[in-house]
Amino acid sequence: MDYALATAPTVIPVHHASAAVAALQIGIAALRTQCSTCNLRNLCLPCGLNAKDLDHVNELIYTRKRVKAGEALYQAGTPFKSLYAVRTGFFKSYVVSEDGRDQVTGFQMAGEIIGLDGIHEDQHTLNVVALEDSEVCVIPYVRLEEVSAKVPELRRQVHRTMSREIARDHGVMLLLGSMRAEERVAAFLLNLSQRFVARGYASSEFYLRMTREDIGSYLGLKLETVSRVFSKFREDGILSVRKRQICILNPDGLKEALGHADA
Amino acid sequence: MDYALATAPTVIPVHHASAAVAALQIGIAALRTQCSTCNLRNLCLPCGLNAKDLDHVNELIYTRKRVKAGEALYQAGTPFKSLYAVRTGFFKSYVVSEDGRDQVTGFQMAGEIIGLDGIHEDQHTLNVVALEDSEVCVIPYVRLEEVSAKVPELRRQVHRTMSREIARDHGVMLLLGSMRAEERVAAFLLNLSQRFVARGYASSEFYLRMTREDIGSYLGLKLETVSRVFSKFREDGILSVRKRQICILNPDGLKEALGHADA
DNA sequence: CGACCTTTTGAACGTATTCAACCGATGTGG
DNA sequence: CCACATCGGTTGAATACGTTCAAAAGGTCG
Repeated sequence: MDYALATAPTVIPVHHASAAVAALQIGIAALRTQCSTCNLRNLCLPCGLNAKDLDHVNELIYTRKRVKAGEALYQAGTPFKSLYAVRTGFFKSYVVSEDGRDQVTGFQMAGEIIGLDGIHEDQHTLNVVALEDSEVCVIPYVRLEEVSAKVPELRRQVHRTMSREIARDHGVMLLLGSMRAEERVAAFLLNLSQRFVARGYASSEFYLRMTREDIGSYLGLKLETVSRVFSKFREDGILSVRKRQICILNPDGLKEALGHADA
Repeated sequence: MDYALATAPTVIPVHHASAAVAALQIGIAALRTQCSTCNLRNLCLPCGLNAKDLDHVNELIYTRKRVKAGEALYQAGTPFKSLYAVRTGFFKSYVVSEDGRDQVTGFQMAGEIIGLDGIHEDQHTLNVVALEDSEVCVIPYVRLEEVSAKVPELRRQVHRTMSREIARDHGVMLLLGSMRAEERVAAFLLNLSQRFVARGYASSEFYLRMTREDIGSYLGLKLETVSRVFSKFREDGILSVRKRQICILNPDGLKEALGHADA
């Protein structure tokens, strides 16, 4: 894996509630970028907040950042300053072990929060790379601290976000620790499908942004094994696979493949 | 696995800073249970807080709870009310998949925080069982919310705790996703050793509280494989293994076994 | 068009699993 | 108190699953 040319991603100024002049300069388009009017608000950090609290969350977002496909959003070892909320695009995160092995720890899509790995040591422990041209909202951590000091519900929400990440990680451990190759791939596809549905896309047809190698790393398998499982599912009539274009022809079959080892 | 007879663990009242009368009733022993005088304070939630903030943390702890070996601290699906800080003893946490498979997600020892899995859905997603007679400090979550509202450093500390848990989980993913059996066992033992050292115990000699099956589940291996690796390390002069009594005879050898697959 | 990357597929191989037997310690009931 | 069941652990032999190595096809991009 050799992403991460790590040129500095583009920074875009964003409308701020208290910065009326800037708003006039940027115009209507910028207003759309506020959390209160963002169509991702029910998936993202502000999920579940009332209108008043939402205004406070607006104050969090100063800037957005474009990250081109293959570019790093951040790298392990760099100082932790901000969390990021994915607006558009697709990312992968991975750790690199001391002896140089990679492990993909997750794939992030619209509405998901990136950067929580950096809080505990004031520097990032993950590498995060865009798999397609992407855009994130930058949430400066000191700002988040300030605002959450006066907004209890935002505090809850941050906790929930971190707790959800922990629970997700436990799910991955279950997958890596106790599932066979076909089950892992089935779980992976069903998870992706669910997340696309939550974002208003079709449940059964989607485009994989990552390589077979990325999938394999995430699932603890070699890329050849991933490819073979895809082929097997195709032969079984469960999937249609054309390169990275996936169509789930038989969702129940896929769930069955996940269910029990000897299906 | 068939722990969790789940009788309600014993609840012990604890001295509270503002409850002087209770303090007199309980006496000196109870004073020791305050965070400010607890010998675990530098490993536990209050780690890094100054004296003033520490007083606030004292207010968090109303009660302690004894959990006997084999008993559950909590189970998946039960309502989330509190976090727990391990005072003494040893726990394992595990998820159970829909189709009934177990996956041990971690082992918790003195000073470590348990219960973060419950925040995001107001109910626990993990099962936590004591592997020996244990005692935890109960941290009511609503209390933590209140106190952290006025203590910024405590807020930071909670974030750090959760972030550290996330990073730990990534380490486990790396282990499960890319290491061979011997490496996994080596990593497991070195991790245990480190954590014992941090608590003032010997680095090279310790007693395993968990079965080979628990270790196997955690490491994504079968118990026979764990046993075989122990035997291999014994033959190589790296370990002395007598039942659950482990002695690391050659720490460098163990690190080497972790280092590269083809050692 | 050619170079490179991703993906697929086959065949041989190796690691961890499965199945089974056995040991020792612990605990129970006659 | 001893016989017997149970549980945790070790070890062996056969098996199965995923990996490794290799070749080739299809796509993309300069």
